[in-house]
Amino acid sequence: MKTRTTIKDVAEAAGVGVATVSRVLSGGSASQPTRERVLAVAAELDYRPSALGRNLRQRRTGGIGLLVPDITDSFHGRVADGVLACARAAGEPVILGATGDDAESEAELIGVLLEQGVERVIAVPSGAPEPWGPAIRAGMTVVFADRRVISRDNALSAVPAVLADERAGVRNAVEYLVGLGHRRIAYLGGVGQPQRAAAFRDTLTALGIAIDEELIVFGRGTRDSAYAAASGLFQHRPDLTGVIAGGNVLGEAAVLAARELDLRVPRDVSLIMFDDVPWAELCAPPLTVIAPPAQDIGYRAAELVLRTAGRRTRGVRLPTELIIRGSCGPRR
Amino acid sequence: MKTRTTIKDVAEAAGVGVATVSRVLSGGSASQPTRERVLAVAAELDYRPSALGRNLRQRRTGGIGLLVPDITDSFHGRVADGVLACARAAGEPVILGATGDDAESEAELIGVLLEQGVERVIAVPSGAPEPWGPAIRAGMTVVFADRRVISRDNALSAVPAVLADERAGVRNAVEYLVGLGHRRIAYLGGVGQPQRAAAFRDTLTALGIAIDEELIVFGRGTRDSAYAAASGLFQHRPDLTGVIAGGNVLGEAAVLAARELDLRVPRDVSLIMFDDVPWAELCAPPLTVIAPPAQDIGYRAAELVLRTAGRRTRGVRLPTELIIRGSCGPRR
DNA sequence: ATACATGATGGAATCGTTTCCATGAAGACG
DNA sequence: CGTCTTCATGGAAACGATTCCATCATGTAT
Repeated sequence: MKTRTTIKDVAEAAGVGVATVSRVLSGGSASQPTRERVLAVAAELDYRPSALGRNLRQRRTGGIGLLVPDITDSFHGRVADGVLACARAAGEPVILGATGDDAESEAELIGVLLEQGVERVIAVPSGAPEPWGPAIRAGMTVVFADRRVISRDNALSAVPAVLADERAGVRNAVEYLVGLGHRRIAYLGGVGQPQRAAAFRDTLTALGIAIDEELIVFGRGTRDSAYAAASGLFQHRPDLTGVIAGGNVLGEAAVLAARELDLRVPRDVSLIMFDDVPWAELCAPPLTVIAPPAQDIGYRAAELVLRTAGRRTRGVRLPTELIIRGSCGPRR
Repeated sequence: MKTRTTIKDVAEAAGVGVATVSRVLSGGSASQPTRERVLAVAAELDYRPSALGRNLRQRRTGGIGLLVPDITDSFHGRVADGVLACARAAGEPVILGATGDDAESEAELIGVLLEQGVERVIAVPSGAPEPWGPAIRAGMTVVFADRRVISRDNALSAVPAVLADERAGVRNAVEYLVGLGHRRIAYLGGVGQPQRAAAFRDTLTALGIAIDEELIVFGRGTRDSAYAAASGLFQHRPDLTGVIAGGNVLGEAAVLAARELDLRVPRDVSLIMFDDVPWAELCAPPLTVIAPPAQDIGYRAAELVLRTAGRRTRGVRLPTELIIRGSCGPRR
């Protein structure tokens, strides 16, 4: 394996010093003839500056770290896609890690990023504040996506977040169901998204409907746990007529559990899912969903992390869309 | 932002030379008392060796590059997940790029990896050989996943690949349909997976069924193109009784197109999809699928790229599984 | 007691880039 | 014509690790 061409080779071939080559290539000042000659030689030798040398000198790696709970999940896949799109435009590499929504894995992955000298991170955080201490202390630029970390630590609260407007999304969905006549509406949520459950409660209260705590249940992220929660809900409270699932895994569980228990959608129960996924349209009936702008969230987060080099920035809240398909009907 | 602690700090604090610290930390020889003291001091100062310095000195970056066509696609998401699992165990960062199945983007992303000094790459290649020239020349260790690149270039053909046994998978599916009495079976394929179409043809021939070229159609990756192909197929040849879709996007298109045209599955048409995705079970009826071991493919590819440092290795072919659900019935 | 092998140790070179600083040339102005 | 400013330029330091090599101490064999 032959050694790659370095800046020194270019300098020699062009008959100038390495400093001049560096300046020409990074847009510093240089005379027109020199600039042309250096560029010609660089092209001729197919020279690519090594990020290794640059990184060491500048004590940082250009890249962007991206931490998501599960890259297999459609929502996180779309977020990642948005990040990639933006990073690509900026020519920055993206280092991906999957935390499994586990604080310990998250901390470990942050450690890896720190070691690599990555100083810009986008994360869909697991929720625990502890892993982020080292990142903040090391001066990383962090942007949260889709979720934020709740903590008394000021530094952590100052981390900007790009979020979906969950409150409005959930409110719209609840209002829609209530408008159809439903009163016994359940919320099937996941841990790590307390905002959505809170919005659910608030909206019911605002509409003058008493909150029935039995109708608010949570799954623990895995498919099995989601299914158990959904199935338990339907069996325990056959009187409910509407369900809002707080994420695509929970929505999937609700569809399966309903089918298993021979509940017809939307005749027996109306169903709304938070998150629009390709299969929502394939379901029978097609699922009415609260669609968060997943890819936009990723893209905006990347913009934010690239632009806000050091200075503080406020987060962003992006609107969701209620997409009405066929899984909701009037109260039976 | 305070400067991070370097090996020099540790050396001073421990009263030894930097060389000794390096040796202790990377398992070289050192006396017991020195080793203990250095480790104690390193832990005390919370020292993490910077990958930047190491990479430069060793002229390579530890990480693994991962190039997939579309991280949003469930299959590629699962492949990525497998790679992440293995890389994580090895403590290696993963640099992700989405090529969009476009040779030019692929080449550009390979360029970024080269610049970063990444010398191990796992890719679900777009199919074009050109982008891989520079990678091979630079001495990168490449492993292909799920697909391979067909080329007269020996170096490229020598790249190991971790593949699903598509031939056996498609064969089983065709045999299953034929066993149910079907004779006019269509194949709905994507570009970039000629193996599957070939296996389809071969199996029909082996079973003594004439190949009807009109029943073999291709979509171009996007959802729209897949839908157009599926819809055209159903409209043009209403006499077909079975369809094999060569990927999850194509399967989705087939389900939608069939529904749009009021074709009942499986009464009017039997449907098998290559790739098992969460929604396959949610469909009405649940989809019978050829399930490739997506995550295993990623994991094995990562193992391969990590272990085969330089020397040649043969690829791996992993079995698929025909999962029979409810989308196939006897010929009408 | 001398010569030699062994093993621990630290100094210094090295990787490829950016950037500071000194130098020198050339133009501007009195 | 002399001085001052401006600009292009190249040498060298710096970044943080690894690793070669010389040194030194210790133990062993003759």
